[in-house]
Amino acid sequence: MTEKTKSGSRATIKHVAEDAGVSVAAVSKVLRDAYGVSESLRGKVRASMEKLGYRPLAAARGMRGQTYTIGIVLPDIRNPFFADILTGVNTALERTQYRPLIGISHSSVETEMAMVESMIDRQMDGLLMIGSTETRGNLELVAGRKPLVAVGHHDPEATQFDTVNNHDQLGAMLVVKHLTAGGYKKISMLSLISGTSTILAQRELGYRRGMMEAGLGKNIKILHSAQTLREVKITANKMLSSPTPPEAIFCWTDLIALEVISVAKEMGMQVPGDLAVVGYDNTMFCDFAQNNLTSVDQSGEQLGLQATRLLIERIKGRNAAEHFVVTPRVVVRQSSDPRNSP
Amino acid sequence: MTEKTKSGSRATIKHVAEDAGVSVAAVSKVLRDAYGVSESLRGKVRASMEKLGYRPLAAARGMRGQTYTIGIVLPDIRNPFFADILTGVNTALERTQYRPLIGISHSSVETEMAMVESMIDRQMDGLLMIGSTETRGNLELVAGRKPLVAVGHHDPEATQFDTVNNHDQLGAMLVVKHLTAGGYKKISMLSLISGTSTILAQRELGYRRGMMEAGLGKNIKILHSAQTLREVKITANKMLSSPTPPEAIFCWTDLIALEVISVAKEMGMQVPGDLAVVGYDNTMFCDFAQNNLTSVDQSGEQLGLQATRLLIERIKGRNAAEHFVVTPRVVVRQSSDPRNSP
DNA sequence: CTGAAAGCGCTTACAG
DNA sequence: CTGAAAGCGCTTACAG
Repeated sequence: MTEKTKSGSRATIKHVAEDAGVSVAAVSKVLRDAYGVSESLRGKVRASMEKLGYRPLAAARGMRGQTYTIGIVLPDIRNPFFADILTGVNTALERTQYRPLIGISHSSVETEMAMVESMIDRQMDGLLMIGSTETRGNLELVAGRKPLVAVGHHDPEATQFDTVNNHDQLGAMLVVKHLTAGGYKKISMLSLISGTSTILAQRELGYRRGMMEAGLGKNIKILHSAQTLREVKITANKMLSSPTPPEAIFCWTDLIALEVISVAKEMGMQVPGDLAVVGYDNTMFCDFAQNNLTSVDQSGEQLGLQATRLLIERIKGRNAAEHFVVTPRVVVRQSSDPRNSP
Repeated sequence: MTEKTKSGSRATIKHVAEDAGVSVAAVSKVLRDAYGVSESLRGKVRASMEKLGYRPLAAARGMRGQTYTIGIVLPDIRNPFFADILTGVNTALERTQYRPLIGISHSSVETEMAMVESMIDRQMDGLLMIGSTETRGNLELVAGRKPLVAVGHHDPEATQFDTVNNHDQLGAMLVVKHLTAGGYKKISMLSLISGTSTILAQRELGYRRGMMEAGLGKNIKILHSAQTLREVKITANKMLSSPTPPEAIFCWTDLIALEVISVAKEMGMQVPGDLAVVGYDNTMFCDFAQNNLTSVDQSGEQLGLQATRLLIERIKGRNAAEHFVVTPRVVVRQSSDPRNSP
């Protein structure tokens, strides 16, 4: 608004340098809080920056150094669980120069790796991949180019990137334990079609182990459905109208559990009277009285917070891999009320 | 992987030029599909790009030209309606070089304008602001610096930016018409605390007009609540436990309507037996049997698609403002079933 | 149609 | 502690 009119619009580091009567190198140092600048110089520069309304151009910074941008790859914006993770990310980013930018990978435009490429093209300083279904090989390829933290992806042996998870196997076991304690025996699991999700693999394993340990090995039954509303409906319908329907269904995520409740109601069934339903993630919808959904809390906010901290550490140079795991707990609500068990 | 090993990692335009035996200027032209390059040169360059696995660095392109990135400012990731809009955005972006990057503005890190600044720093070619509550003055400030399209923000007189909306006033009137046709008379509205949302202003106006036209002016009652689950609960509770409770509540968005249903159920009320509830946006949750929520469909996908088209036109040079409006329609479900009306 | 050169706004060694 | 100069990977007039 003032002397930056020279170039027409935006104040640059050069304008600041002129205004403060110092070199551009000096301004750059103040900008990065680099060492080796006197207090008086720093003061002059800061004053000029303020006066000119100067803001560094991330793209230009990125040409030599950092852009102070972290890319978050989300598989699906509809699953409310991701909002919890993002809350944690934002908390971790407060008071830092870093800003998060989100890309949705399961959209029609981009696959997960295409989204990653696109983010690397845009000079992200680091990447947070959420619920990735990529192979270790692909993730290592990514990690070789940018600091990477995977949230919701199990690979405790990975050396090139960090992982942040809840203990999914345990979570699933706790669900089975909760249900059997309530008298349920015919417990099925509704999972997702995916050959590569380590999250699902762990939850399925936990379910199997839980059933075995309860002496219900013969009742193990896992159905797989695609992500879409339509597919889930069809699968749930198939389960519930089979000659030997389950007494309880454990769903891999809350959103699916809500759909199962819906299908059950449409079929005239009572939840939990005729069918118990349990979800995973303990998202805000579980609390609504019309759902009242028992679920597994994995502290999405904690996961997001830790992952972001780890990512910034990596950006700043850490190389040794870290693998963070939180302990999940079952939050019991009416949808699996034992008083109504068969 | 091949000869780009020179610089250590990423192939640049220079490597491509060397490999193809042409100038960097020529490569740049091929990249931008600019005119004035022979077919043979184009062929050679494309072959080299492929061979070297070349990808242009968006940040570097942005220093002189475009970054082919559009920034989407979302106020809230929890509202499922935004997913519908994003679906439309993705459809519009297919087969283009542009990629969408999303920022959440109502997070703790950024306000809406701060998010916009941050996106401008990161050289977005254009901005899509969704459900903005900024003043026209602020939006014009933004539009003066980057092409801007506002979705879910009414300002039909704006000349500096485009708007894309459904006819919110009409939508609200249709809701009142639907409810009164079902015999409901004591119809309240649950809105959001916001002095600046034009969307809310229009919906509230439509509600008022609808009530007046139905001769129910004396029953007009609008309550305002903050966005949080907690606040909505408190407000809904207040409404329902008043000495003269409403027979029907029209909520400004589905998410709030779901919370109202929850509160009603917790109070032992039947929906729609004791209370009719209507939402807005017709998101996927309306269809679930446990909600069965009547809502207003404003074709989020269409809005996203149109907005993105308009934005790309603006990026390519259009200056005259366009204001796109779709007609909403009420999708009737059980939550406002007239058979149960009082 | 093709290319050499300047420049976008920063950071990074390197001198002083 | 401070600054001059080179350079990051592109695009943009401008010559040829």
